Amino acid sequence: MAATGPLADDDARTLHQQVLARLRENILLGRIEPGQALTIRGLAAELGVSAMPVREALRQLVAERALELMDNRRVRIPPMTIERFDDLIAARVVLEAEAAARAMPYVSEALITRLEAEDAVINEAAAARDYDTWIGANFGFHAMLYGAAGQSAFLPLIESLWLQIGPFLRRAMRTISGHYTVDRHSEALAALRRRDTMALRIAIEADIRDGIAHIGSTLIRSEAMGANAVRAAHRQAQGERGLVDEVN
Amino acid sequence: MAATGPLADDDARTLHQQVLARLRENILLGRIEPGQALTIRGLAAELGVSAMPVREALRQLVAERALELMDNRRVRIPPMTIERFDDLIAARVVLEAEAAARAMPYVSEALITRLEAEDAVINEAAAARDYDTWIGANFGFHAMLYGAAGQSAFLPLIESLWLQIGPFLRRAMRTISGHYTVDRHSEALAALRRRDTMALRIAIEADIRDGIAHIGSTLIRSEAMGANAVRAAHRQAQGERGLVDEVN
DNA sequence: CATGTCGCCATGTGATCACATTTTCGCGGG
DNA sequence: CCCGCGAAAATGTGATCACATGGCGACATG
Repeated sequence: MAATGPLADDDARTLHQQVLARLRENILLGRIEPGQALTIRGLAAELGVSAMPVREALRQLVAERALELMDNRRVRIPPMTIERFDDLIAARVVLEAEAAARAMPYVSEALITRLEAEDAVINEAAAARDYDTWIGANFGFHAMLYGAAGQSAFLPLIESLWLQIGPFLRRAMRTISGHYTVDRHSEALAALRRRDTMALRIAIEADIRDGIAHIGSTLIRSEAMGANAVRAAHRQAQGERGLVDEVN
Repeated sequence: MAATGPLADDDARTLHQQVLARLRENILLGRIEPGQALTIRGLAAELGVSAMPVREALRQLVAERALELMDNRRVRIPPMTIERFDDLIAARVVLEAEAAARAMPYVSEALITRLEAEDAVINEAAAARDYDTWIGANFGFHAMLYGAAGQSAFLPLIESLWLQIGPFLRRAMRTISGHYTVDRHSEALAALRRRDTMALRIAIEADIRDGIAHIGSTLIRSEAMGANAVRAAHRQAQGERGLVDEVN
C-alpha cells in the first residue's frame, strides 16, 4: 500500500514520471511507514505498471535521499537517528533562511496574499488533524516563498531535506495534542510586508526550530530512551508551547 | 566519449553502480563538455554494457541535478547561467561553512595531517595544470573535512552542488594563467589546529568566494557579454589575485 | 539447546525487444 | 537560398524474460 493505489489513466506524463510523483508525494506526506515493504514488483502491481518505471523512480528517490539502498539491495525509508535529525534541521535552517532572503526582492503583494491563503489552509488542516494537507500546505508555503524568483538551485536541496524529514514529521505530528496558535508563518509574512530581510531570516529559523525541530527532537530522544519515556516527553512538549507552526 | 571508455572487468559492484560512479566522476571533474551527446545507447556501447544500467544511472544523475532532463527527453549537462551560478555559490557557502563547523569537534590530528597531504596534492596538480587531480583532490579535501564525524546529511547536498559546478569549474580553470599561492586551505587548517570555529567558517567561505566564485563569476559574465570579452576578463582575473585556491 | 547446510522462494539486475517519440535527411517548390 | 513535407534513422520508454542474489524455513548434527 506504499503506492496508495493505481495510477490515473489519462495522464500525459510518462509512466516513470507519474510513478515518481506518486512516490515522492507519499514519502513527503509520511504516508509510507518505516519498515513497510517497498519492492519493485509489489509497487508495480499496485500502480498497474510494469517494473521498469518503478525501478527508475526508486533509483531517483535513492539519489534524492528520500529512500535508502540497503546492503541486500532493497530500498527502505531511512531510519531517523538523533545525529541525522540534527543534521537535517541544521541544513534546513541554513538553506531556507538563505533561500528566503534571496527570494525577498521577488516577493510581490500578490504572492504575499497567496502565502496568507496557504497559511490559512495549514491552520485549518492542523485543527482538523488532516496530516496530508498539513504537511503538504506547509511545504507549499515554503516552496512558494523560496521559488518567488522562479528557478532556484536551492529548491531541489530543500526538497530533498523535506523528503527525508517527511515520514518522521508525520509521526511527530501524531504526538501533538491540544490546539494553540503561535504562528511563525505570520511573523515571516510580516517581515515580507516590511521588506525586512533579517526579520525574515529569524522568522524562518524560528519556524523550523520551534516547530519540527522541537517536537521531533522530543520524539527522537524519547525513542532513544525507550517507549516509556514517550508519554513524559509528550506531556512536556504539550505544556511548553503553542503547536500549530511548531510542526514546520 | 562521455563515458571515457569501457568498465573494468573485475569490479564487484553492480553494473549500475559502476556506471553511476564513472559518470559521476566524469561530471565532477568536468570531463564531459556541455553539448556532448549523452545517449543511452551511445554510453552503453562505450561502457560495454546494456542500456539498463545506463538508464538507471542517468535517472540518478538527473535527480542529483548533475544532469538535466530536457523536453525532448534527452539528458544534458545543464547550462550555467549567472543566476544559477550565484545560487550554487551561495548554497555552497552556507552549507559548507556549517558542515565544517559541525565537523570541528571530530577532527583529529591524524585527519589534519591527511588534509595537509591532500592540500599538497592540490597545489602540485594546480602547478602542473592537471585538472582531473586538481578538482578531484580539492573535492577530496572538502569531503574529508566535512565527513570527519562519519555520515553527515550535509555531504550529499554538498556533493550535488559540486557535481553541478564541476563542468563549469574545469572551464574556469582553463582561463587561469600564472602561478601564485594564496592559500585559503592553509587558513582553514590553521583554524582547525587552533580549534577556532569562527576562523574556520571564515576560511571556508573565503576559499569559495576567492576561488571558484571569483574566477567563475568573471567567466560567466564574460560569456554573457560575448566571446570578445573573454580576453579582457581573463587578463583582469590574472592580474588581481593569486590563483591556486581560488578555484576551490 | 545452538549451529550449519540445503533447498525453495522472493526479489533485484541486466539483457533484449517492440513500440513511441524525436531528429535528421532528402526532395521539391517558391 | 529558405521552407515545408515525408520518410528514414536515432533515441527513449515500457514490457518481459532469464539469471543472480538474498532471506527464510526445514532438517541434520554436535
